[in-house]
Amino acid sequence: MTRPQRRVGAENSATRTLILKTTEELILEQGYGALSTRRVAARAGLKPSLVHYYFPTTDDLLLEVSRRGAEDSDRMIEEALESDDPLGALWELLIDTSRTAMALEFMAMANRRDALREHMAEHCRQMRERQVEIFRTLIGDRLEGPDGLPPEALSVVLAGIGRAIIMEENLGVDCGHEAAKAYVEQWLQKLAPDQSKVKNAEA
Amino acid sequence: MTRPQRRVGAENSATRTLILKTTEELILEQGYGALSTRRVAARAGLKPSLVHYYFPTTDDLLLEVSRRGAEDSDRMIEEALESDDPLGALWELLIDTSRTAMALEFMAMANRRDALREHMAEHCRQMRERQVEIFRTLIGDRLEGPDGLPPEALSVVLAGIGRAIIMEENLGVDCGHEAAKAYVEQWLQKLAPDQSKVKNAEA
Amino acid sequence: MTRPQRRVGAENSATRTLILKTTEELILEQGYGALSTRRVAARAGLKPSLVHYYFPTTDDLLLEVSRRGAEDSDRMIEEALESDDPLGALWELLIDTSRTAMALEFMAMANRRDALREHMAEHCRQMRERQVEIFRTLIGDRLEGPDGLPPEALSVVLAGIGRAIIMEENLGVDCGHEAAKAYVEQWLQKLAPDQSKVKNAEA
Amino acid sequence: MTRPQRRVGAENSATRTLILKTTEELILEQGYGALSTRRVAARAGLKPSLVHYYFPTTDDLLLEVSRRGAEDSDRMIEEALESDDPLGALWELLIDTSRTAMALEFMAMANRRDALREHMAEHCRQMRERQVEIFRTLIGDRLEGPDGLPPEALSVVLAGIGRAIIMEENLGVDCGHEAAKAYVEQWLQKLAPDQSKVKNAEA
DNA sequence: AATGAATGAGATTTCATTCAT
DNA sequence: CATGAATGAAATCTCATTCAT
Repeated sequence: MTRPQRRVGAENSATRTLILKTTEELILEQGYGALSTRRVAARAGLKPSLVHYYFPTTDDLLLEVSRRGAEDSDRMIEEALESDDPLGALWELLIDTSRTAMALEFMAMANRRDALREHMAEHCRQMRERQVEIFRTLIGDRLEGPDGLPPEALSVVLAGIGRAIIMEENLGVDCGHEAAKAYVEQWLQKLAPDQSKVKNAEA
Repeated sequence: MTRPQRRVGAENSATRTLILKTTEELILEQGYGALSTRRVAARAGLKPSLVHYYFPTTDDLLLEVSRRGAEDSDRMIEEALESDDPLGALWELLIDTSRTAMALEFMAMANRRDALREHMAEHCRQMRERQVEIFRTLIGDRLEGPDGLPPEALSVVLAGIGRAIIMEENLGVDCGHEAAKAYVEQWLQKLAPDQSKVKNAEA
Repeated sequence: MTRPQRRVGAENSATRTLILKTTEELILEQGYGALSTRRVAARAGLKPSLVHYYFPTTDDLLLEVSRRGAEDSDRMIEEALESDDPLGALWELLIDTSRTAMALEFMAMANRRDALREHMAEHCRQMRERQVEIFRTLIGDRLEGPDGLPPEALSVVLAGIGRAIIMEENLGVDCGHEAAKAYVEQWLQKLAPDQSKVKNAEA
Repeated sequence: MTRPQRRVGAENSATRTLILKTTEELILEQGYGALSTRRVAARAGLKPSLVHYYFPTTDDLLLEVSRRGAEDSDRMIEEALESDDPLGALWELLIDTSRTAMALEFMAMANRRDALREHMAEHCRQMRERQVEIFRTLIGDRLEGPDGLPPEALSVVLAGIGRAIIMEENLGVDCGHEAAKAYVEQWLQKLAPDQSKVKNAEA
């Protein structure tokens, strides 16, 4: 909930928003290795100094992009819960190309950027907790049992499969992806049969 | 199988090997964002020009590191097959911290480096094919069936879970990891009961 | 006596005074190389533009700090004359760490700032003149003679010794400082025996 | 005695020497505030990157200039001892405009540069020690006594007066300088009458 | 009286790469 | 084999200053 202290410029400044948007695009299209304040400026049609006016350091910029991404992510999860097929909607989020690709880039960046790593770790923990709650509610005790998959492990498994697919897509590899997705989807339906029946009935 | 055309210096030169080793260390310890030929040189106690003598461009260097990594990986997979518990040994490879972390760094690099991406994609496809063979041999038709997990999907799933765990470890997050690992291991034992019985008998 | 033409803002504005005080602190603590209007603003908790509102250019700011320092210095000299031991009190001023350190920083700055140099030179000359008057009054003809030290030379000598001690203190060197101070003090007492007797009698 | 570890380029490279010489000139002519690697390059007719090739950081450059200055200074002191009037020759060194001005600039720089400060402090201490030896030899016990000026204090006093004169010259002030110099010179002759007689006889 | 926005200049440093020896 | 020299490009960041409000 803490707002960035080093923020310069109004929260809603068009320029500020443009810089954040451009940064996201650049990272998504060319990878984080292509990111530089100069390039952000060039692409946004701004002077490099203006980028530094709004975000004194590159860390400030990335942290803010990360924060916004985290907020978006949180919001989308809650929206998914409103749908007829919450589990399916959550899974959709996990294999959403652009968002997951962005998350992967940030993982790589976190290696060298302490502030970023800390923020991402914190958000990762919060998200896992929230997902555990969600899985408990939606799936209940069907997960538990001697051979069961505890909800936090389910969260790890789904995130992992989603990310693998996105990463390999980036490479241009797709072998096994459709089959893996199909398996997961079928599995999720078995885990929460009631909701899926509702959805099917409507369709 | 194509050998690098631009390679200079004897294949087995100690200096050449030192450069490759140092590059790996640097990437592993500080992430690919910290990689530069200058830093490699400094860390190895060499002059920057010498690095370029062996590897004219950074791409040449990275490609060679990637090649060696791929060869190591292939070899380790074949070694795993020799063990009492091939499936378990394969899984161990997939959650081996340093190797998987390295693979993730290379995934990020591949974004901007065409030659690297091509090589990695090719190796990724080959590895999947080989794993499919392996799974067919070890698990056979227990995977197939109406709700079954085809071997190429199993490959995707296992790789994904392994990578997710390593990535989160990098962030300092470990919630759900043990449970996910335990689940996978138990699952693998169920898929290939015979080999695991052999192993259990020995233990 | 000339007032600054470019001054903006009320002479006694609290903000204005804060800026001047902060500038002094910054120079004293970190040396003039660390001075910038941005840093002054940051340290004072003000916006950079506000500093420029009061002092359009950095020269304006420094000139005003210099002026105030000169006024302080003049006042302190006159106060010293009121004491029982005027010569001793003057000497105390010359080895006062913070004031002399500041003067040294301004000497360095004057190199590149014409307006500042002119102001400092003028004040330096005035101060010398005043000290000559003072020494004539306090010491009289005891200074003159074939081997004598004319009062303007005494002023140079005392200032020099004081500054040397302060400069070396800044470096962390103190060898010879106490002995030099002791010698000067003893010397001053010999030059003006009457006033020192008065002081001793009181003690 | 320790040689710089980070030195790049041959000790006697013409380019290296040119950079050092240009740096000295720039500092002397415009003060340390005017120093930047860019400006050094421009004035020397070199590309900025070449300056950084020889001196990776500005600190490296300044440290080397400081080291050379210290060596020069040491050498000149020993040369002064060879003259007919060693004390006079030492005093000449202390009021040598360009060398003392440079020393003053470095004092100001030392404020913000730890490595530089440490080096200068060390050299300052060594120089004081050496001067103490010299004064003991040349002046002997004429300095001691109840009201005496110990040799280390003499060193402080002479250095201080010399510096004050140089600093004020920089400002364009000269009042009292000739008188102060004359007084010091006369005083030194009294302290070491024998050597000065020799000199006078020769003249 | 104060401030947000903007900018051009410049500083320091890093980098991959080339080339002559 | 190896290296010293050199370079152009880029990155990050700081700065003083201006201007409109």
